[in-house]
Amino acid sequence: MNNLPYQLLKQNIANHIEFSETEFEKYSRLFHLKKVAKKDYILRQGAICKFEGFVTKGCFRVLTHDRDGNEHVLYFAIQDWWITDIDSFTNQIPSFLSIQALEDSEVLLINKVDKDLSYEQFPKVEKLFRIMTQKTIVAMQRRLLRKQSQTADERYSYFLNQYPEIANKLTNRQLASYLGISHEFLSKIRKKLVSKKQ
Amino acid sequence: MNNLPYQLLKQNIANHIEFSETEFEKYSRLFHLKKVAKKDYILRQGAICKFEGFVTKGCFRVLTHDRDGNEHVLYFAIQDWWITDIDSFTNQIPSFLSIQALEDSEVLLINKVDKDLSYEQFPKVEKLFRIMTQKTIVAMQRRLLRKQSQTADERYSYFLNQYPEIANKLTNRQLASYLGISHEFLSKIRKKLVSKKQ
DNA sequence: CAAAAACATTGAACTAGTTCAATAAATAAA
DNA sequence: TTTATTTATTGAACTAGTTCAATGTTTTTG
Repeated sequence: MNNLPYQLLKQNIANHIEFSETEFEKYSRLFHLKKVAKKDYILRQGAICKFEGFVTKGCFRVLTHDRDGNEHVLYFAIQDWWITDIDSFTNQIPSFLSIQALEDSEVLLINKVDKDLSYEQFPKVEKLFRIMTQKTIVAMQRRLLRKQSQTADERYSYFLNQYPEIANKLTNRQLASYLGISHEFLSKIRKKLVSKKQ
Repeated sequence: MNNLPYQLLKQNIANHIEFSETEFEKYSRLFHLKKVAKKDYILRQGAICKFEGFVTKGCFRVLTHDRDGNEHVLYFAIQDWWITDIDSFTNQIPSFLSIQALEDSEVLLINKVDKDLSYEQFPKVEKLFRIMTQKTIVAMQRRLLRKQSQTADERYSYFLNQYPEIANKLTNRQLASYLGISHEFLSKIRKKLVSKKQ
């Protein structure tokens, strides 16, 4: 397990807790690498989410379809991000979210049985995910408040600054869907910003 | 510790994990009841958050001020809700959020030292807060997607249905600030909905 | 209880963002 | 390499939501 994907996972965990070599060795054996082709869905809304995933390559979008059939992107996940439908995975109920690869990608997956096992066998993993979910809440709180208080072009500029590596993998339509605006309007924002800079 | 506030805390915890009588007895001793007068702030943006709180009576709003000085409500908390600035409390850094009582209220508080102690002494508490933060994420993801996909009057109706006990404690201005719209527009939405129903 | 302060309502003028349709450009597929 | 498909851009007409100002109502405070 000394290859790149597992090294990335090890590094990601090390950002939150201290894990001995042996502990990580055992823990990481619960994850299996999966290659996902561009455009493939690894989760479809309504299905039961069978995995929690750690992205090691490529890019995914996590989205939902509303009653009118419109897509809304919740977030994008590149290397070093986690993907799952928490509610569906934890409670094994139909998912609210879909997850699709935007390019050829790779992800380390853990299934429900092994996930539950990991909490029993490694008390530190409980802390790890408590800390990670806390950080996620903080990020989402701020994003929600930005949605309340900022205009579309402020949110667009913020995204470009904050996530340049993600931004350059996306089409305008995908980004517009994340920002919560129409792709036509995003096009107009881009035009305005370009003309301002020159 | 057999009085109402602690009973509420016990019940709240029981919704997530199983705690023996003795364990709860010891754990709950880390919390202290505080009465908060209407309009008082128990946390001000920029200060370091000294507590995590469990509301046992009354109502709080958790909000932030943007650069223009406008207030934006992140959420309201009545009996059975938790309040803190997670980032500020966990990392003891200046807070992004303010927390204010909207009426005379009561809250059970735990400080940082005791909170850290609780994770060491009670492994189950780690699980408790991992589960609670996961549920919070699910709720916030859905709220964010509603903000992307629904109009103001859909979000208003949703809130009234979902949180009637909270709604009837709020002024229009407070609710408008949570919905992310002007209070004048909320007033117009209410007018429209009333006329539709009759 | 009176005065002050905060709140709700309404209309008019405005602006941010949508929708639709047309055209050009880029990507993917055969 | 040609064709089909998706994507980006732009303009025009529209709509959801804002801002400002005026008026009346409720709540708070001295």
